[in-house]
Amino acid sequence: MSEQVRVRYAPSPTGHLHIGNARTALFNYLFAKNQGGKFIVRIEDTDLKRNVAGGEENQFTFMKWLGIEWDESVDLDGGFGPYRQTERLHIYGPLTEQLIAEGRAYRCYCTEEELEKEREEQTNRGETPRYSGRCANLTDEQRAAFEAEGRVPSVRFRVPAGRTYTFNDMVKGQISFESSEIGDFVIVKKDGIPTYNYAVAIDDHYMAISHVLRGEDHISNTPRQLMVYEAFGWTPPTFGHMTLIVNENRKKLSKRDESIIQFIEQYHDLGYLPEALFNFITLLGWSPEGENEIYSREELIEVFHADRLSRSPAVFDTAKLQWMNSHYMKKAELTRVVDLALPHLQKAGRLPEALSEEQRAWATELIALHQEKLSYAAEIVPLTELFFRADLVLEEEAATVLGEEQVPTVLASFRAQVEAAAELTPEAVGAMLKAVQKETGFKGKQLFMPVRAALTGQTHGPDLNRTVALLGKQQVLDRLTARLA
RNA sequence: GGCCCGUUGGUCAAGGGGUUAAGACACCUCCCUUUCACGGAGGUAACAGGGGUUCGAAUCCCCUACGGGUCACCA
Repeated sequence: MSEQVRVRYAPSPTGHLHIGNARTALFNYLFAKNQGGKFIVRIEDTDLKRNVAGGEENQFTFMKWLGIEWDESVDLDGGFGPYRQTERLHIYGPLTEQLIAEGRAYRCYCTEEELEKEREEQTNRGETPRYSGRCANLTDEQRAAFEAEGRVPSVRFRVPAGRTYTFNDMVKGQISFESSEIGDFVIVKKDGIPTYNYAVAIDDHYMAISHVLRGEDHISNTPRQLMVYEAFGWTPPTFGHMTLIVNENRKKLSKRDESIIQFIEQYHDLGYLPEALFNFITLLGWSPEGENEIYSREELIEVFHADRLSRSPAVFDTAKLQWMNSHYMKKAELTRVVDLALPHLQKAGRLPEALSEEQRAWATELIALHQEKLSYAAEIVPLTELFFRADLVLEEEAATVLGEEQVPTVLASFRAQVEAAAELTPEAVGAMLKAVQKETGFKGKQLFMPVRAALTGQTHGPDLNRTVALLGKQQVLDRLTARLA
């Protein structure tokens, strides 16, 4: 009988849901669901100074939007709460006293300045900065003296000497660290709040976490956590360290990096589809078995196996994301695409906030015409610019086309057709172009390109009949006339 | 710098002793379309380098190079 799989995503509410964190959450979620286990979200808010208002809420909001569902968290008690570390302080305290009593930890009275100085000296000597252990063996008198001075202690973990800490990583294989490389580390800060490496081990233990899947930037934290497990006599979970997502320069995505859109919220705002993002992120550092790359959430849960996690970092490929989102866009219901795209046109001032029945129908047609061209909803604005401005921007290729000798003949004939028409529908435009062909003898590119270029200023674009119909009779006549003048 | 991890086309990646070294994105060509796009069919393009081990190495071992991560009273 194997233990139940329980995994967690443990963000600190210091910012909004980031693409890298989202991936960690996603993989934990997929792993849990694939294994029939539980996915827990725990808030690691022990850095009071860095907690950001709205950070926690943003995490939940956009996890939900992406389609990641949790089984236990601050809003859903599964009997392992509380799920915020600052609400678990009563758990850490007695454990710390126990460690101190056993001599596995000690109070450290060093000030920040003293430690800073120590580090600087070590660095200058070319050594790895590491706590010297100055307070490791204080006498009662020394301690009393510091206390009398009013110094507030932190608590440090006494790292065992001469030990090798080894763990079998789910993705990297066996990894070892020598305890001699690690200085005594702080487990409780001066403010009485535990540090990450300490709290994470305690919480994972009490929350019965079976597997810890996280970014590989945590590899070097693992031996410290192993020491904590050992000190308490607990069995550590299975660790798995996923590769990082890197930018085009192969550097860890930093939050200030402008080259890549980093926050899930931004993708939401640009009109990306959550299922596309979900699908795409999953393929960053993990690969399915077959050749298919398009998977629904349910399918991913089905096929997700942690042994296919990759060992080398993945560059975030925006072009592929756009392709994938566009793939999902094409398949999406038109009403959904309209709901996504329309607000962008309104925000850009192209359409009023309050739409008449007629305007809404026209906008729907406009969006439908561009649906297959849309990588994400916000693109509707630049894509449809030509429908909203009287002055045409003529692209170079279009200008070349308009220089061809048959152009005046074709355009004049087409203008006559349009003038005679009551209203422009795609079908009517099609018929007119046929008539123009009959009358002038020009067909194919020679026929369509001048019309397209004169009306849109471009040589590429969506279906011409529908484009012309959407432009409307007056606009079409104006543009043809301007061209022929 | 110490310690850890990594290195297959431009990018994501499969493959883990014998393969014509998959597939996807991007790019190019062609087909479809009386234009454009969508779609379809092809194409260009890769095992970081050097030593081993082996009949045989992209796959195993060692070294080098390069890249990354981490060295906080941040998480």
